[in-house]
Amino acid sequence: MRLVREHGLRGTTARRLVLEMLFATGELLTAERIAEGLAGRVPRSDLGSVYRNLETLEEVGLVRHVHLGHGPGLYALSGAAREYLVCESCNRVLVVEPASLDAARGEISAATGWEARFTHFPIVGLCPDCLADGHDDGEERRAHP
Amino acid sequence: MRLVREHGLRGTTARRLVLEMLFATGELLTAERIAEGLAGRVPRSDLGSVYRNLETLEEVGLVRHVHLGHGPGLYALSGAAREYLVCESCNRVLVVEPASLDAARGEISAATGWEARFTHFPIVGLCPDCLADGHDDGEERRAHP
DNA sequence: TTCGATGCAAATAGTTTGCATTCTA
DNA sequence: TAGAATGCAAACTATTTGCATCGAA
Repeated sequence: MRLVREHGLRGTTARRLVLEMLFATGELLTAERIAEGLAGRVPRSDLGSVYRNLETLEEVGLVRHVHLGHGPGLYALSGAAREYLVCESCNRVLVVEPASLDAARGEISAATGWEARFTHFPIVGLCPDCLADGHDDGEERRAHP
Repeated sequence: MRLVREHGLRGTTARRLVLEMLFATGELLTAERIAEGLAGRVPRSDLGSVYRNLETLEEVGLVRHVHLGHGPGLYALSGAAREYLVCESCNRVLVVEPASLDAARGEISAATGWEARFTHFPIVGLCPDCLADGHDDGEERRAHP
């Protein structure tokens, strides 16, 4: 809460509980799950307010979110940076330290001049299991005859 | 239309016009823009039917789509495979040949065992201009002190 | 003439917003 | 007690779906 106030924000119950849930769970929660967790503890849980709080907390740098494929955004405390890979076939998620993708980042930069970040949008592709099983999602490989 | 019929689909006016628009434009149209383009040419344009047609045409491999960040999906004829990069700061899009990212793909594979594909979801990061301008979107770099 | 395709409208998921009320600093 | 935050409902964007009708094979 100090942290929150230091950023000029008010330390409200709802706000505190959002942060507590993120802290307790450790990683990647949907706004909806957070709102559910708030039910009963605050006067009433409100998904709209949860979104507002997540946005505000993200603006001041306490929270971040990722989009893993379709579906709702996933929120976490913005502690250590992480990068993500999602399997197009089985939707498995791999969480890695940014440093482990630095070589790849270097190659992307060498090829295009762009600096890739897989913190907000992941690398999408096939995990080792689906690769081995030939678990193509039946849509992507066709273009590469 | 032969192509369409060869896949067991009926060659309807709406279907033909969807393909014609994609062909005429060459790249990346939203379903909505396609529906607009159909207005007046078919009895009436219907966004729902456009989505149904795009889905059907994608199933048989004539069409593909990409998600570039937020916003609507973007459709194209599934000609030559392409991969995409999107700038988080200015939303610029870079379209590249898959081969040019093979070295990066190799590094990702070496680091994680996953095979990355940037055909359906792009690489998200910063373009050279925004990198140079320090045009951070004010949200991503903070986590990496 | 049959079954796939269409148009229309309503439903859905995820997220945002307007507004009156409540609560923190 | 001023202004930020909340709860509620309604709006919004992107997409899907149900259903009666239409049209291609």
